Amino acid sequence: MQTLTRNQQIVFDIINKSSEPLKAYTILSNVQKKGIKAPPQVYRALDKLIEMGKIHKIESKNAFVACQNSNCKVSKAAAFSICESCEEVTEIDNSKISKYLSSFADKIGMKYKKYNLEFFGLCKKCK
Amino acid sequence: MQTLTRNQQIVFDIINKSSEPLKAYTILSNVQKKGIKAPPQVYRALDKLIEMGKIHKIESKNAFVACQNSNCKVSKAAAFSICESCEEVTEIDNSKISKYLSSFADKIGMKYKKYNLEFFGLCKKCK
DNA sequence: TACATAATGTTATTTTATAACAATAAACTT
DNA sequence: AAGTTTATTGTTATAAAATAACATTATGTA
Repeated sequence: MQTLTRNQQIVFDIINKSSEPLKAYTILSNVQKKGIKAPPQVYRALDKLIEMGKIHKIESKNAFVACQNSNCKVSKAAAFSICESCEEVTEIDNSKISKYLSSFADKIGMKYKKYNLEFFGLCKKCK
Repeated sequence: MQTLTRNQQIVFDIINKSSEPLKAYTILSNVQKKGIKAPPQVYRALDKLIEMGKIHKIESKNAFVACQNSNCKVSKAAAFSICESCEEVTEIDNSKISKYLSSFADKIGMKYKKYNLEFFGLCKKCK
């Protein structure tokens, strides 16, 4: 278990506390009181946290969430459901999807590394 | 089968001819000789083409590819394998994945609309 | 034709992300 | 502990991606 540097910890904490995906510049404005002043400081922390599997990027939203799934520490693979009405983003337990996709990778002759799945629709509440 | 407007056709043609995903500003610089001068013209065409299912956006690359899969006209769902070495992007036949994911949606109580899957690794040639 | 709707053209701006380089801090080596 | 290397941080400036806002032109249709 890797320990986080000062900036990484600050950025991780704010993402981890949030109930929704946060954008890089939202993070920036929330950590300026803690001494992080410029975008590169945030983006560098984000990059490292992604590498470690502590957070994921929701590509379709340019936003970041804490990993909800201990598997991701290893697999760096993530799947999200995104509600088009209330914008709720939930990380899906990816063990089955992972299994399915790695067998799929075998079949097409690809060496599997990771994947990102974003799944749009209406959540239980909104539908 | 919807017919394309002038700008939509110009933008679609250049994406369709390309062997790799194209970025919006690359498209722009390639269509300036055809009279498309500003980003909004390109982005508007891209938006419509995506709506129609004629192209897809590769979110992790901010780039656009023509749909290789006639299903997408309907489903607006797409899956791509992306080689981290040669950068080759291939659209995966998504009928099985689609089926799998819509049953998954049922299980978690979500109304399925579409998904985007990006699948990273090393392709046949590079591995 | 007259009206409504969709598509286009244009300028400016916002949002997202990185390049480049200087300064510190942490880890490693002898 | 002193010196060396490596990683992290701080800072300024800029690049890259996307959209807002509004004027204009084209297209469909009653």
